[in-house]
Amino acid sequence: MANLQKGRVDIVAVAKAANVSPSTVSRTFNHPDLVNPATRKKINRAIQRLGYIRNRAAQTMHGKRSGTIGLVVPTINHAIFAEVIQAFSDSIDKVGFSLLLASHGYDLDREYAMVRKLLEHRVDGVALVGLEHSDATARLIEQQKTPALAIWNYAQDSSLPCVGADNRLAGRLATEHLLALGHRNIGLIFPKTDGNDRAQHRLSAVHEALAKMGVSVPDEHESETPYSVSQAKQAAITLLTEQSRPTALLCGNDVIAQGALFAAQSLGLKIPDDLSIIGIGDFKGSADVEPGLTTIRIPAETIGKLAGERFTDYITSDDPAPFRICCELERVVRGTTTLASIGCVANSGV
Amino acid sequence: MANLQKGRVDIVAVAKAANVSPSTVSRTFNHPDLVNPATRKKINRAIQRLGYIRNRAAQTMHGKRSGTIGLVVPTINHAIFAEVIQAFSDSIDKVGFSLLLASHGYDLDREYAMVRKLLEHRVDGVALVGLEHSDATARLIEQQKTPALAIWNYAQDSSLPCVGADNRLAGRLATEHLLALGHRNIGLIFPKTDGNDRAQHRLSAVHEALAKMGVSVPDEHESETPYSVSQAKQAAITLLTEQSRPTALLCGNDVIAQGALFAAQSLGLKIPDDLSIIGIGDFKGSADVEPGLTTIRIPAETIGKLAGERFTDYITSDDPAPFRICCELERVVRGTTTLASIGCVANSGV
DNA sequence: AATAGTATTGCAAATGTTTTCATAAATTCG
DNA sequence: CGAATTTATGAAAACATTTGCAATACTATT
Repeated sequence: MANLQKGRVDIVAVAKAANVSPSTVSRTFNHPDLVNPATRKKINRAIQRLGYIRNRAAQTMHGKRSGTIGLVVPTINHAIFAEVIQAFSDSIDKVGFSLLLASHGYDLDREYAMVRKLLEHRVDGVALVGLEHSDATARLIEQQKTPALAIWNYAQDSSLPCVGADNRLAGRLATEHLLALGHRNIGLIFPKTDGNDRAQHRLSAVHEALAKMGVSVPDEHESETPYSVSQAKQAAITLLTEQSRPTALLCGNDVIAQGALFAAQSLGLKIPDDLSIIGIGDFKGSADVEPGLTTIRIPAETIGKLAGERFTDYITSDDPAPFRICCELERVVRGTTTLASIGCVANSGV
Repeated sequence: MANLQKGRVDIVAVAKAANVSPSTVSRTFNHPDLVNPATRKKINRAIQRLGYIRNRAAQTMHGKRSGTIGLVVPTINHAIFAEVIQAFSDSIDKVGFSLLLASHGYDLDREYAMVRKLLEHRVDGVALVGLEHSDATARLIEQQKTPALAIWNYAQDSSLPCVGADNRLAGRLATEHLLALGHRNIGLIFPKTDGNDRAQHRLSAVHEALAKMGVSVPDEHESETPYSVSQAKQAAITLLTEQSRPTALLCGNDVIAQGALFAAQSLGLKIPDDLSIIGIGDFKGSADVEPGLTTIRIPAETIGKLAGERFTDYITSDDPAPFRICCELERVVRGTTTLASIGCVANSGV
């Protein structure tokens, strides 16, 4: 039955089998309305019979779109980006695009290499995480005139179109929540900020908000940790066993906050009575730990979905209009934060 | 300085700028040893100056490899696959391949569609998760003679080359651990098994191991839940508030086990004294929850890395030899399991 | 110095599509 | 019924590369 071709079966093989010209076969795919329904049927039968699969590479070469979109993320491995990647992938898939995915491990030079690689594949567009990129990357994108998009971050004056959230605001909201609860002795655990404008913006906003209230953070209450639950846990243990323990911990993201939570639990601290913890992100799982993690929610799924929709629109549009979309943050209060109690304050300094 | 071309800059533009023929430029990329070092230098300068970027689509069309590998996973979103994807991506990147990623949400028909889509892009190979796929998918791969690989699962008689672990063994090991600790009243929480041979194999092995010891699981101690911490938590709460509570919970994967852990904690149960919990997978984070999750470790990173290496070898080899690699499982005993105590047994049935 | 290699380069064909233009057939209209 | 459209198809050029073959220039050998 199945007519197994040893040699490649291409559009002309189909044409021959259906007794038409290659042009007609091509048209059946690209402008079906221009070909007689009867002929179309004949052709479709031939396609079926031969097991023909269109060759996007050949299309691409002809100047048509490649049907691929490149996405370059710092890391795939961790909760944060997995969710955006999924949403972005689903979103572009709906309109027929495929996802070329690359990661650079927070190294902007590798990011450049990855973008270049994607450009070799003639992606129809390339999406990057964040707004901070090397000059070389910016130049590359500019020069090739490839549509580009920044996701995850929002800035009203971004050079690229963007879909994301305001990380400064996130930092401020988290700080204000702790401040409003009466905390004045606050510890900070953040990831490294170079090449990571998300963390950078959050942290600087935290400092500003703190300063505005006249609160300062002693050095030993400020800790830097890589992006992993276990390493954050270690860092938190160190910080929490300092001379004077803070009454609250503000963490650069939810992964770190989870690490801090586990650290506190392993030290026998009661959360939130002995220590309040707030994260940023609201990743999958943050709602489910015990107690539930208070956090500033960044709507990863919405960002990914919206980014996919708007970007494919942009790419396929005749006269594309640049856009900037700011996704709403939301303060999600769960069980890890509470009022800075007298007892708690008394507890510090021991 | 930068010679911004408005029109596309292609290999002939470079050739012109370097005063050589296009063939020579092409050779500079593909067989550098065949071209005079001096000429090569001239050409490289021209490439730099014009900002030329190779067009893989055109290469592909010529019959060369496309330099892309397709990976189709059930979901990107969750901890399990994120880790393999990362390792696989890094691994193939090292030898110059790019990753086309697609997900199907545990729907084998969508899997077929995704594979087809990747084939249109003329991927040099396609990697699938698991060994169970629709006939259509198998036929497609067979017919197109595209190298294919199954990752995550291992079976000595798999039809595709595979790199993965033995899920039956994983199920058995988990069961035996609980049994060895004296547990006889065991609850099971697993994901749905259709279109998911990992879960299927694990669950059937669990039942076999249990039966061998004459242990049976009453219906109300067997629960099915989607793949999410929060839903697993719900399911676990339901199961744990049954008439007779089991002394141990065996979970189909670590995400479910985490949900179960949080459920138990929210019910005020002491882990592991009141209830032992074991998972399968050892995902990122499993080591860090409090107490640490006992689990059967599936080495996701090793699988991804190895799969990438072997598959690219296979693809680039002149006479590829099929292979099957079984990655070792490891029992990781942490804090969520302990001996079935008298007290614990007495506690049940209440 | 003549011959036989060897190293370097160019020419042209080939790859699988899409699309413009032209042609032929069928339909509509007055 | 003939002219004017409309519909359906085919021929051929174009897209950006790679590579087999041929040509040329250079080097080594006797």
